Amino acid sequence: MARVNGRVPRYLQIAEAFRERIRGGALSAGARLDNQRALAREFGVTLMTLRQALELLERDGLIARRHGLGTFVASPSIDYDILNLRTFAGDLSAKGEAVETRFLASEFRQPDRRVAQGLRLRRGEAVFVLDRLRLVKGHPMSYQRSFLPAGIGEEVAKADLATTPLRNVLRYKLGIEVTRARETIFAVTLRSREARELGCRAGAPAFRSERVSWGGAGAPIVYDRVFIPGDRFWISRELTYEGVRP
Amino acid sequence: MARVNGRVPRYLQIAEAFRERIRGGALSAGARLDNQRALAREFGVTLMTLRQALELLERDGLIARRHGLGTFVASPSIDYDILNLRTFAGDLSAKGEAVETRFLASEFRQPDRRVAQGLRLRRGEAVFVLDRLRLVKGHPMSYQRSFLPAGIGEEVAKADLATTPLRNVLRYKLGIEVTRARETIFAVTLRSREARELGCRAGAPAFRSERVSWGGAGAPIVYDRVFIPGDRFWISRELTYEGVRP
DNA sequence: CGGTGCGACTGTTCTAGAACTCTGCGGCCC
DNA sequence: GGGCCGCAGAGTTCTAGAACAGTCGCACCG
Repeated sequence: MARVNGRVPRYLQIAEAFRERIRGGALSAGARLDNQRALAREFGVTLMTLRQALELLERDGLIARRHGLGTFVASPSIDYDILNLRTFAGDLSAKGEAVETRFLASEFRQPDRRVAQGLRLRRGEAVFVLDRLRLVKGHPMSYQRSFLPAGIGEEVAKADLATTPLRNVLRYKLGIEVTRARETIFAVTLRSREARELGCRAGAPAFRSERVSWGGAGAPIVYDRVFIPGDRFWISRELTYEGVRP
Repeated sequence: MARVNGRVPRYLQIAEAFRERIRGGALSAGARLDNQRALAREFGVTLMTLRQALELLERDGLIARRHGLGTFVASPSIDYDILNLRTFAGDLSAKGEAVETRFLASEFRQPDRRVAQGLRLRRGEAVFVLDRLRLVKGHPMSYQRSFLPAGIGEEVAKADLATTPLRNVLRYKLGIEVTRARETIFAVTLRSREARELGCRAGAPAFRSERVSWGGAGAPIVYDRVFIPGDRFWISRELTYEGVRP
């Protein structure tokens, strides 16, 4: 939560305090919080500031505010809103959340049909497979398996993948900049391998995102396959119907 | 955008004004908005209120704010792609397939919390529930449950729902045109009721789409809850990384 | 010529209230 | 008994600033 430079805003501190209370059980699901004015007094802060904290918590799905009724602790499932699709399976950091990436494993292997086709590989060409877990505030958020063409993979394998983001390896070690991607999102149930890492039961519903990214030269760079449990994410978007008269 | 009862908050009006400017092209992708203080003056409102509007727009992915730099209209490649998806759970016919809609059942009932909130209903207000099955080439594609406010529902109930598409009932019998919608997509597993109708086993992975549609007058018209088995549909989209840097 | 500090500009956080709306409940009136 | 009304309590919207914090360019100094 700490900033690179300078103090932590009061409203973030307050939000964190509530997260602590909810995690620690001091506030259990369904409990009603004190009214906003009382909470503002308790934290020695204005109503506006307190509300800013509550807004954050609501957006994270930790609490629910009901006009005229009160503010309640939401059900325990942790939902992190992914809103504006942006990079669905990619940079959650855009939301301002600290995202930690845990390196799991890597190896060279034969790709499956889908990956081979996506990366435009010849038959028999191997790929470098990289398994990672992404965590937000310590909670596993997605299980990510990346496939790289062997040529690129060999260079990437030399880097310290436990500490360097793949994107930075590509950018600074290989000079490759991803400029375009195509992503397809499926609804699936988790198999035991992924479920175990994500802390779900096998068979739990999840999104599976498959993404091919291309570099400036037009060559496929990486194939990402990401699993995101259905209780942690959703896709939300705005639609307008103008000039689409049937 | 209008509330059932009472005025529309200023910050929502302002957000709508910006949506209009962006949709209409008055503000194109990458353009920098005036600084917040100037915009606040322009709308005759405080900085706080203006910021509330910007926050909304940012959450919807329409703009990006950068500390010390300014506020920019987000890149269209992403947002307009989202718009192009049109109705995820709606007109599959856009794919060029003949879609058949089978009427299952309808009744008046008390809505659950989510629906009540989406339609901005007061407590105790009933909704008209309409269950349908959509088939492509005779195969069930989605299970659709629509909720309409009682007032609209009473009119709709008089129509022959087995033969007339709901959209046409709204358009020609009630003169209601849907102009905007907000859709959220979850990953879930099917429960037996939906699974049976869709010809899946219970527990099969599926998308669940929840959508609120608003009419031209700004009032919520219909809440759709759609189940689409994961083996029959997917979301696919193109991403470009060109950033918002001016 | 190069760095470095400062200043202008921009978004961010926060104060201290006031007025408003929504919900539930209970009493009053028919 | 049933409906209406108003009140209390809770969340919501908004004002009018003040102070803080990134970002960038430019003038100044070495």
